[in-house]
Amino acid sequence: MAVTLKDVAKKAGVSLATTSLALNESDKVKEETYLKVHRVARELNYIPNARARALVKRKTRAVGLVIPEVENPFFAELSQAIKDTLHKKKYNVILCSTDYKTEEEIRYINLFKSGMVDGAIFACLGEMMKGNNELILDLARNHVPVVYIDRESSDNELIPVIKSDLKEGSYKLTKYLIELGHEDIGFVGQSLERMEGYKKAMAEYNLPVKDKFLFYNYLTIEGGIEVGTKLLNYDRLPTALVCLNDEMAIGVLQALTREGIRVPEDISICGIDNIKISNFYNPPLTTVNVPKKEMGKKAAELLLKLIFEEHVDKNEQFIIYNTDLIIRRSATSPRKTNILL
Amino acid sequence: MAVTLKDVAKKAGVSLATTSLALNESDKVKEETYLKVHRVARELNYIPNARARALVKRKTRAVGLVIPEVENPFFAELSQAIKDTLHKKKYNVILCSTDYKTEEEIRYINLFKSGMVDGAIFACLGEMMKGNNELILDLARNHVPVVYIDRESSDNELIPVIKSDLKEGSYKLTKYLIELGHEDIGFVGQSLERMEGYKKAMAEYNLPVKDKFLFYNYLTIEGGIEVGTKLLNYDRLPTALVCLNDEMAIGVLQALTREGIRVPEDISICGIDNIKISNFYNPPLTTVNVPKKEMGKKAAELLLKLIFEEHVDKNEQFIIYNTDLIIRRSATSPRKTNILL
DNA sequence: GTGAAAGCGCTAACAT
DNA sequence: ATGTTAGCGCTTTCAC
Repeated sequence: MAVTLKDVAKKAGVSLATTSLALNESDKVKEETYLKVHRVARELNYIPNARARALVKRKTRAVGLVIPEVENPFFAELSQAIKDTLHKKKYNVILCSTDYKTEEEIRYINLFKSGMVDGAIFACLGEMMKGNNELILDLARNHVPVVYIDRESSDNELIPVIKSDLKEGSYKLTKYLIELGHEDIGFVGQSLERMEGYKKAMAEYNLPVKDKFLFYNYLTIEGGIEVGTKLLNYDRLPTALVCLNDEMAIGVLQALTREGIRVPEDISICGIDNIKISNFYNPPLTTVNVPKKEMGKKAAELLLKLIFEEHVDKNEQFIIYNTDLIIRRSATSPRKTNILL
Repeated sequence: MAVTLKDVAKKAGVSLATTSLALNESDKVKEETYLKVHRVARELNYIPNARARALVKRKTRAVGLVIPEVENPFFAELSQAIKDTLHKKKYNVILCSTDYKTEEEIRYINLFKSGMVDGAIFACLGEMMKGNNELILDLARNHVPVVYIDRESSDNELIPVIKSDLKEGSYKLTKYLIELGHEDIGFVGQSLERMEGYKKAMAEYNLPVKDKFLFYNYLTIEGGIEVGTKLLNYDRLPTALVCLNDEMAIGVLQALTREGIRVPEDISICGIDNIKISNFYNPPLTTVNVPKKEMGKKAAELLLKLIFEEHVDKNEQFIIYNTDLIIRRSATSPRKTNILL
């Protein structure tokens, strides 16, 4: 059905090879031939077969993007930036969301090993996927280049890492709350790095980290709601909460608000990530900005470099992006007394 | 570098063909050979080359998904459902976001014509991409199967359509507002279909559609903010607003709220789509549910059917999904008097 | 400059 | 049951 190189060659009255050369802008075809081939190709509506080309060139012009889920706004924004950058170099992205399942990630790793893509970006959340790192190392060593986003690599030469400084981010955020006068500050969510920043700030001001104000729920709005619901059974709330991400913050806030607790008047609630909606929420969320666009762009650029030049500069093997405190309205100075339920 | 079929064949001491058959679970290989080949393949860590296989099978096991943008939660959710369904059949999705640009869509159409995918789903918003419909018809006729979501097809046999009944949805929503007592109801956003439903309800109750309460801004939160900002200059606000989608509703709501106007006490604001955040917003948004998961699943199933069986049943060539009014808290009975600014 | 031919890695007739 | 062979549609030496 589809028209092939052969058809063009025949109609143009030249050989397959010449046709291919002409169409690939080689300089060693006579102008006349070049023009004829191109004219015929246009007439015939010739479109080169990507599958055949992929086989011989050993390149598919696609890269795999592994993220937990697209529905998570953080990763949606990251994906967009990666896609934009890749697209400029005529690369396409195969969307690989794991739904937080390691087996899914393994499946994608094998897909990549099959030569379905020319490279892969693994963007992660926390340490959940650690178990696959060896497999990915093998992928990077023997098959296609890989770049990590917010994930740890044991070999940065093989797998460059793009990170955001979330420890510093949650540290700044917690410090901000403390300086606002808060002492009973809780932490919501499961993330070593973000919790470290929180603990660092607490320690710095000799404030106790209370186990009952530490929550390890799932990182979604629903997870946040669960935390809020638990909190509702306490007889004393913390005066402020640092949440792993903005979605958890929204969840906690919702659960509490529904019962008449006011934010920030009764309790301050902060997120991390600065997803778009956090700026348009009621109240607008105080949070920590992570430069998603820049990180996605850089990750894509590094991967492209790896694909075409097979290496990246030493100083690009590990890039850490600053995170900034975004002060909005969901946190304020604490009430004189903790709220009693 | 990578181990090929040939390597496995050599080491197993059988021919290429037999190796291929064994690995492809053919029943015409002796058990013994089957086992040997599989053992060797495992030992060698053999992974079939997807590019070579794609060339000979004329199938890439990938489908293209064309959407405006992943950052739009509606499409993120749709994408997730499509990906889930496709993934079960070992199909991968190539994410193609157009950023609302027709040229981008054309680029993807050509990509698909090159045989990069086995089929494509085009999910749209409104009528913006109409101009490419002929090109897509050609794609479907001469290259790979296509399924539309919320887009019009001139030939439903060639291109099946999955739709949500948005006219009915906005009709129900507007009617609900009218029955709550509203008369000055505005419409926000550019969508023929959704506006039709609104107008139908207004006409049914002999209520005038006032031009000054019709807004044609861009369908994002920012677009909504612009509308809200315009509204702030009016000396009389409408008592209720039907917005094209939840994001616009959030935008309008934000712009108004910032100036002290209360929702729903001073003005009722409703969205359409029922994206996740609308249920967790303050106030929770009254909106119209669109069954995104079901639609995505069905679109993927139809495409798969088209890919493997080359046709779908007549009654599946056009499927329209019901939309339901979701009553939450952003709309209530109007004040006695319009609010004066 | 152009063409013939080999080959990318695999599958699928067709023989044996 | 297994091997031989001919492609899939393209790129790329290497002769001419």
